[in-house]
Amino acid sequence: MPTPRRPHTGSRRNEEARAAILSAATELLAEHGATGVTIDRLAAHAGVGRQTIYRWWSSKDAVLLDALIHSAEHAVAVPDTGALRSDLEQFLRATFEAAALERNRRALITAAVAAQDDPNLAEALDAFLAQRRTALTALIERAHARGEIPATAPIPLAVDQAFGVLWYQILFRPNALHTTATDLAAALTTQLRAAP
Amino acid sequence: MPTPRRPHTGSRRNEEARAAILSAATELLAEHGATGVTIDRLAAHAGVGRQTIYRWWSSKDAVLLDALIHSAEHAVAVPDTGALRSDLEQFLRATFEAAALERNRRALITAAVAAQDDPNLAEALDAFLAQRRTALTALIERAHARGEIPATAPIPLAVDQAFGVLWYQILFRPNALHTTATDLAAALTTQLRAAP
Amino acid sequence: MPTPRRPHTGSRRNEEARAAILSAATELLAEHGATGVTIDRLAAHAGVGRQTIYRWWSSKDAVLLDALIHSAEHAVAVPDTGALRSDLEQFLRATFEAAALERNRRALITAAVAAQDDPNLAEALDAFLAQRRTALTALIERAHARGEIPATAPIPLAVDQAFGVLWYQILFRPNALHTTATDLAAALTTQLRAAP
Amino acid sequence: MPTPRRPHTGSRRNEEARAAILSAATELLAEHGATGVTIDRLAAHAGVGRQTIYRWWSSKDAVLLDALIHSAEHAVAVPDTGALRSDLEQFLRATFEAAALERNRRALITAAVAAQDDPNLAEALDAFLAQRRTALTALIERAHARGEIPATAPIPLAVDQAFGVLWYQILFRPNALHTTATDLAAALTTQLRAAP
DNA sequence: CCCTAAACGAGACGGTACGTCCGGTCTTAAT
DNA sequence: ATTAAGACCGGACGTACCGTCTCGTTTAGGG
Repeated sequence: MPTPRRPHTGSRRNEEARAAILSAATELLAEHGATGVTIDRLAAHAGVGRQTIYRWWSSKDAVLLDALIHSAEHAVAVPDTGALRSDLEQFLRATFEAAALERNRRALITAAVAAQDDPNLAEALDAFLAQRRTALTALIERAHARGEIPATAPIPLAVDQAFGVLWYQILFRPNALHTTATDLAAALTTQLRAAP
Repeated sequence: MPTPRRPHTGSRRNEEARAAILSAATELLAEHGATGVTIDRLAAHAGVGRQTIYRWWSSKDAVLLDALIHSAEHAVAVPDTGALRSDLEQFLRATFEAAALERNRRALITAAVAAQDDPNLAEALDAFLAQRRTALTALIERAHARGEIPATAPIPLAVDQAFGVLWYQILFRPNALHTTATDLAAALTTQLRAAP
Repeated sequence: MPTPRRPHTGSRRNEEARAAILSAATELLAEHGATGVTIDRLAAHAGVGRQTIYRWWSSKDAVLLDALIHSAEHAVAVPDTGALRSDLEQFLRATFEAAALERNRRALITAAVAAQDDPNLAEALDAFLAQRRTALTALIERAHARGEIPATAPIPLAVDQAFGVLWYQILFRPNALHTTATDLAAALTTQLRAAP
Repeated sequence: MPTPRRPHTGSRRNEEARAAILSAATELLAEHGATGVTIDRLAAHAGVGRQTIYRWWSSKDAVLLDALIHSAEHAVAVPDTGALRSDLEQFLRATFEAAALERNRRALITAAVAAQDDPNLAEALDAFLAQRRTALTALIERAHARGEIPATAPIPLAVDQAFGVLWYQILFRPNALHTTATDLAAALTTQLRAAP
């Protein structure tokens, strides 16, 4: 569904074009997968000249990463139920559900791969991941503040385990994404509480 | 270091060429990253005609996956120290150390991505991953048999956690691969023992 | 040498900008050749906005043709020595010398090519060429009026020969432009006098 | 009329592809003019990959020049009637008629322009022009050998005049190409015979 | 001992996508 | 109303790879 023409805004960046590009990126990614998104298709679908993409992003992958980050911005809220296990469960369910959406899953993989070769993208992706890590860390630290888990509990490692299972399943077991969150919340709660 | 010429073996497959291709794949992957491995470079580096690659593999990614699997063949032995924690620690240390090698890390990532789009590769990679999962599962189940952990311990999930952390760090924190195994072994031991 | 900034003249056309554009066109043409003149460079070199060029000319080629015509305005005077051969020699020497200047040569070629595809430019260039033809024709006709050449002398064809040699050498033998005029004057004089 | 598929000839150059490209170049030039020939169209029209063009020619202009030269190879024969004037007339008529064909005219102009910026093309075009000049020079020198014209006759200049008129009319008076040759032959004959 | 069939190195081929460059249009904010 | 600035759409360019095809050569192994 190629976007219709829009007026452009003179010597200032055209925000409509920007939005059209990002949303075209998301749509094409969902529709054709990472391989199927080409700059030409992206430009045509957004109703935009190719140069307009390169003027603001350094590569196709940069657009896709940007699209991912913007789409995930309003994604997962940090719950506060007063108990670690239910907090964890809500957070992880929302996270795993979001990742289970095919377009998100593809965008995440694409971004992860792109970041391997491009330091700028690596930095941007790192910021994105750090934000998610920070959220989960804060959630667990509240449990610590409540005295629910001992001071020795290895919180950063638990965070790695949570996101590790997430990415492992994103990559290799997408169908499991719908069912893992609850068990994982339980297991991590057990682990943190039982820290020596 | 382009491979020197070799005689070919008439109407039978030339095993030297096969080996040269696989080792060229590994070298190029370590040297230039996934993006930098092209069929042309691969063929030139192995001192091989391009068609010789396509005669035996279906695509570039298939070669890389094959190279990965062969390089991992002599991989991690399953230890048996009589205690879950030390078994886990040895297994994970060996695993994480192997993944920390740049050439392995890149090969793993490349294979994981390639498997997203190609069912044949997905199957081959799955077999590879399943082998590792089976090894770790067996290790943990011995602890169960010894009565070291309760029957309710979620073994498959613990396996996911272990390999999840591994892949998460492969993708996003390669420098952490050297330091995580011990802590992870401890955390998982705690978790499994404390299962309700 | 980018033109320094100048104040603009409000709602009246800025003649300084016009002059800056034409002279930038000439300079860039001399410096980089026809291919090297782009609207961007032209505007930057003249210290002018791009639209200012398009407001007053229909295309890049129109600017270049305009520049050519203006630079040729003070061109070759028609001599009157009383003898065909010396008149011809003076006229042709001045003409060939002017064409031998690299900036003029390139401007002429550029204009000739541009006129192939654009009727408006063709018309403008035709007017320019016709002026030169008229001058030379008048020069020869004076010789006819003096009885120096017979009535049967093919004057228009001689004019074609003179400008033909000029353009042939502009295109293919620029180094010859400095040496041909005298001999050509002699040859044409011979030819015209000997007409049956 | 895109050329149908053809087998290609392995690791040796495919002559059919070469011929298809050259003939597509000629056709497109005649049909769309120099501006309308793009590498994409050329490749599509010849049923050829784009790289196949770049493998053998350095640029679009090089293809067009090559096409021109090949099409002109069998063009104008050198007549030998035993008299300068009729020899000249036949040669020039054939030459001017060939140039009057729109596709040849456009090819010649395109080649002339391309040669301005590319030394390799300039060399190739020079060789082409030199061949034509040599033919005409030989024709005139036969008249000298027969004693038909004096030793002082400026033969190279006469050759310049002939081709000068040709190119002048190619550029600016294409309609005159059909009518000039006879008069030009007469004028040059007069001029050469009357040399002092 | 020769003859055939397969595998080999080489590299041209048809294609697809890339990222750059430029032409000509449009809008803004300043003069 | 004109200017400098510069973003915009469109589209050609030349490069890099992919996977296929063909060539001429080499070798093993069956007749």
